[in-house]
Amino acid sequence: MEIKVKGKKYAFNEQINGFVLAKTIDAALAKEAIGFKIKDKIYDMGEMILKDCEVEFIVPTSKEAFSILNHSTSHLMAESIMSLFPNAKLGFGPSIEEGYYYDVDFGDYKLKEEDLAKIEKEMMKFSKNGEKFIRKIVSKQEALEIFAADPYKIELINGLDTNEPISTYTQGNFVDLCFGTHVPSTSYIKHFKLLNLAGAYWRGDVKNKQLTRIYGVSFFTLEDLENHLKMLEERKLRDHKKLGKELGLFMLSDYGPGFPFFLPNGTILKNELTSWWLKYHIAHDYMVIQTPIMLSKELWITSGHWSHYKENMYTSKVDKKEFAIKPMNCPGSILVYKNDLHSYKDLPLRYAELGLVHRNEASGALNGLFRVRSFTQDDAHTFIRKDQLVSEIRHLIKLYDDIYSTFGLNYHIELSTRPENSIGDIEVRNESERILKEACKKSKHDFIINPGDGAFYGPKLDFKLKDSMNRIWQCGTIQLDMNLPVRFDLSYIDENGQKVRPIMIHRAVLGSVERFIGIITEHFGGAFPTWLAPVQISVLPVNNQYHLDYAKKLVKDLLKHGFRVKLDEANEKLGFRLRNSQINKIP
RNA sequence: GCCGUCUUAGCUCAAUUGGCAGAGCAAUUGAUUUGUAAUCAAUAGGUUGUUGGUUCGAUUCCGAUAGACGGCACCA
Repeated sequence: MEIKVKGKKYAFNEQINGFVLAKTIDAALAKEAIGFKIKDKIYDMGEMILKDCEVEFIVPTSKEAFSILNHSTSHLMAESIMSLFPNAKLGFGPSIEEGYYYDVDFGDYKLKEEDLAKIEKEMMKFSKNGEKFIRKIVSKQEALEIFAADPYKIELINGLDTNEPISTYTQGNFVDLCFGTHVPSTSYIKHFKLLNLAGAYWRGDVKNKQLTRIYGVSFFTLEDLENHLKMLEERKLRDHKKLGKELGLFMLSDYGPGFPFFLPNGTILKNELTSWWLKYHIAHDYMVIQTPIMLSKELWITSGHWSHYKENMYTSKVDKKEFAIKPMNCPGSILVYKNDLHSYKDLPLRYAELGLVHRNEASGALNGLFRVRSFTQDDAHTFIRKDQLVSEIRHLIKLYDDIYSTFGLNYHIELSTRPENSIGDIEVRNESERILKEACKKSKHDFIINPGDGAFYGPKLDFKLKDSMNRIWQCGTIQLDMNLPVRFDLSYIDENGQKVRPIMIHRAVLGSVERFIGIITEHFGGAFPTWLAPVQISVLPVNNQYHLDYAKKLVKDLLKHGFRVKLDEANEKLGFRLRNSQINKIP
């Protein structure tokens, strides 16, 4: 048998496993390697190599190493939990982007924050024991017997395809149902930390029991772990909720949970942002409109919101008739479109609106400015002819690039394609999906496809930005709509004098102005670019007795030139006032 | 909405086993007139989120409730 590693060939008379191969090459490699790869498939070091192939070893610096280590750490944690809480039942325990978690049912026991330290200690113990991770393929019947005590594992086993081999991993006295792969032994797991507790529904379904999820993270070196923990601390310092308070941007009150108040500084920021947005859109052939906050129930019945979105709408009575506060701006825009007769020559018609919408979000979903119950969408609704689809999408992608690059934001795009229950012209839909896909490919940004995840009324592109905690938030969106034009019987007159249905595009770039402010607050760490900074210049007279008059004149001049200036005439030393300006992040 | 944690002065935080609620910053007043990242001092500031209970006595223990935070679910 001939095995190729890093371009070199090694010959063997019999089948060998990863350990033997690594040892043949280099003793240090055998100690360091945690797995190997053949044609993108990852194996444990103990796996046999069956035939001629090319092997790549996975070492701590390999990109796959982190998730293998963290997955193994979740097993180590599960072992420790079962040792401390023998009655616990285990759910899922995967590795994730920033570590791993394990979902556990502790029965009647309520796991406390302090218990995490106990579990960590137990993990250390098992780590020192250096228990080998042993993979074993079992039959379904065997698996059901091994995990008889754990209803969650039983449910998983019963759900597995009978043709697929069922693999288990054993370390010490602990055995878990798992596809793998794992590090060779628990002694590889030394530098880890249990981070937090959370509740999570079994299999992500509200109808199921909620298990206790424990998040943790694991590294190959103490230094990496410490750096990661330090980074987590630094992220918290950039949290827009903290900066928003410190810089006087916004506040939240118990009198209106989820309804943010913009403070003087935040209002300047918001106004600067939106007036820039308006200028940009006017320059790009958008007509700016404003539609009412509240409209009658009939409109929402026609739009379909009443049946699909009622739970999230705030309602009230006007003249004994039921009204709803708008959760979206589209019906308003549509009424504007319908207010006139349109010629095919007039299209595309682009209506832009900074629309204040209200949605009754679940209380547990609220989060600073990221998830609120009242927010401003930087919305636009464009009505086009079929033949204008390509150029309109191109126009939009360019616009998104322009706007995001102004802030230097990183993002990725997600394309959601046609679901089963889609409506409208399939050809138009396929064509538009193709156009969207092409546009995504051309853009310099990462994009992924969510097959079948589009709305029933049309495909959509979502623009996702990351916050300082690495959480992903949807900001921009482009949605093609083949539904509302039908529901509202929209039309334009074509060159033959016939009524033709236009295609409608919903789009928002910032998404929610509030969320976007949250994102850029964290992105800039509160130190906004000068054009957005609430206070741009602070004037500090060295000595009030001699310099105050001149400072006042300077402030007046700067104000005249349109700068946002503050005079700091506090009776304090220069150093104190400089420090104040720095803390307030005045450019 | 669900699981968990938290809520003390405007802000950031203390307060042994239940025994007079405390500090720094900010504020106010006074002194200092300052040349590059916190000048000194004094004063004021509180029904400990709200509410019910246990107790001679509750910031502390128990219950209810509101809100925030970390997740989950949700985000047609």
